Amino acid sequence: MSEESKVENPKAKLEKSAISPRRAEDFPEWYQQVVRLGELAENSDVRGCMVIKPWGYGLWERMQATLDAMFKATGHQNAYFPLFIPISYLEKEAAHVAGFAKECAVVTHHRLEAGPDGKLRPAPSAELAEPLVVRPTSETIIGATYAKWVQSYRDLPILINQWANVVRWELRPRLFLRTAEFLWQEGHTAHETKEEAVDETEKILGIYETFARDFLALPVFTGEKSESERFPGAVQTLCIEAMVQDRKAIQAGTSHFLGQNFSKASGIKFQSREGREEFAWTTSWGVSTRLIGTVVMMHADDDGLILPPRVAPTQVVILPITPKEDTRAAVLEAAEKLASRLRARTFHGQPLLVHVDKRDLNGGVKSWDWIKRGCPVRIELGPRDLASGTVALCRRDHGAKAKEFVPADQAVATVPELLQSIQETMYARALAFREQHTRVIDTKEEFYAFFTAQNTDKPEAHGGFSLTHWNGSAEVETRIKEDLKVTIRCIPFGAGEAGACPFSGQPSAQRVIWAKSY
RNA sequence: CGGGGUGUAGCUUAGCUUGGUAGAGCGCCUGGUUUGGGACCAGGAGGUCGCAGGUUCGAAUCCUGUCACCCCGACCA
Repeated sequence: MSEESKVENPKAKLEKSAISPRRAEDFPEWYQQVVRLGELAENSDVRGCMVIKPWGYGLWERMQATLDAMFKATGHQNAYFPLFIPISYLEKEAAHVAGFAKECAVVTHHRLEAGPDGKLRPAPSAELAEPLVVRPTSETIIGATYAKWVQSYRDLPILINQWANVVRWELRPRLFLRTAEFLWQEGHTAHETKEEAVDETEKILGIYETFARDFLALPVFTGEKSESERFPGAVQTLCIEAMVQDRKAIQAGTSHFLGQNFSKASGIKFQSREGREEFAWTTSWGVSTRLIGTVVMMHADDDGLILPPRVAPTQVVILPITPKEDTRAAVLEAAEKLASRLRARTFHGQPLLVHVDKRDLNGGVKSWDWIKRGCPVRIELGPRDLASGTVALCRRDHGAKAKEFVPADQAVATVPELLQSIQETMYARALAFREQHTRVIDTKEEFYAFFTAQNTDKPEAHGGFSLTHWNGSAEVETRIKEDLKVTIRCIPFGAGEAGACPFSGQPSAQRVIWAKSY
């Protein structure tokens, strides 16, 4: 090989990674490969709709269980509302229709029949008098229901959540980040007073922030959306916003104060303590399977997923090494015994989730499989360990080949601490990354330079979050969006230091967070 | 909806310009040797070349139509 070709191919010197391309080479393609090879999900035959595989669904179930407990601890109950919404319901709130009309799936018939060409078609005689929309969100159908439930201030508050699927006919689908159908939870509450509803909106945002930080190891900014980014029909949209590894922002959860917009549209009114007829104050809030995409883009590396221990479907996988037939039974038995001992231990008050992988596969293949799936801790147990009373411990947040031999008793004793350490390391890494790529910027020139790639043909990773003053006008937002594809991700709470907007020269109440976003 | 592109085995694809009845890699199955870091050897299964029509003795290949998907734009709580 010539010197020249060595220089041309610097990758040859790097150790092989499980995911190709690497993050630095092609981030979007890397993301797709991580999701696929990590067994989270795959594209289905239905355009824009994904199949969530057991490992991915297991992750979602763990997230659900945690959030569900948090909602219930704050007085909410689950219920379930229809998948279909009469078109006339959507029309009741003008801004809401405008926001969702372009991405609705519509049901127009209720029967199929064979057409002239022998193929099934909707029966012309079975056309619905009023078309039904597959819910893109449920404010209107739930509002119509609440209108029936509420007559007196004594009927309030209503604090309900539903776990459901929704459909938004996206033109550019991407696994977990933007799919035509996705799973989520949507909370819908109705209150007697504005203050109560605002408190609720903020309380839920607090839950989302806590969940993101403590369970998903995601540092998030919290704040309010500008008017142009607001939920259609909301008075105020609060959000948690994360920065993932390509330095773009992703909205990870939203909580909306809807004022009386939807209660007026749906007729949620009640007789007050003073005997007056009043409209309820409502909120809605949600997080979706997009959180899974966020976790992937935040934490995964060039060897695949790294799942936060607190939501991993399996926290510890035991890999029996069985090179010889005569020791095989003994190794498997020891592995099961070790699993039982570990399952008797707890992590944050819950039994450890331990799996013994007995599949008849080559040891290396099996190891890499769990690396790509992001299982936090791998324990190898082989014949040599039986003799020495040890096991080999590997933690996913360290290098793929890093391995530590420790006494089995010690492993059983320390795995919970190890999981906690991984959880904390993941958060610290994510936070350091965000801080490294968040800048306070006060001039237009620096702002434009920050968000412009040096190489326009193949843009390098650039930009991040910019904390920059803003005069509050939509015109400035529009111009910057057109120039740079950069938008205001949120107006952070409490940061009230006044200054000057570098784009207009006008006064600004505070800095806001700007970034490119998903 | 505008511009461009692609449809061949489960996946990635060669072959198409110049028509002669389909080849590879990965994956899968079987047997053997292996197994403490993505194994190797041998054998095997799997494709009416998106669909419909046309030209032709003969079409994956040429022509027409159609459907689907992908990319860029527009759109996107």
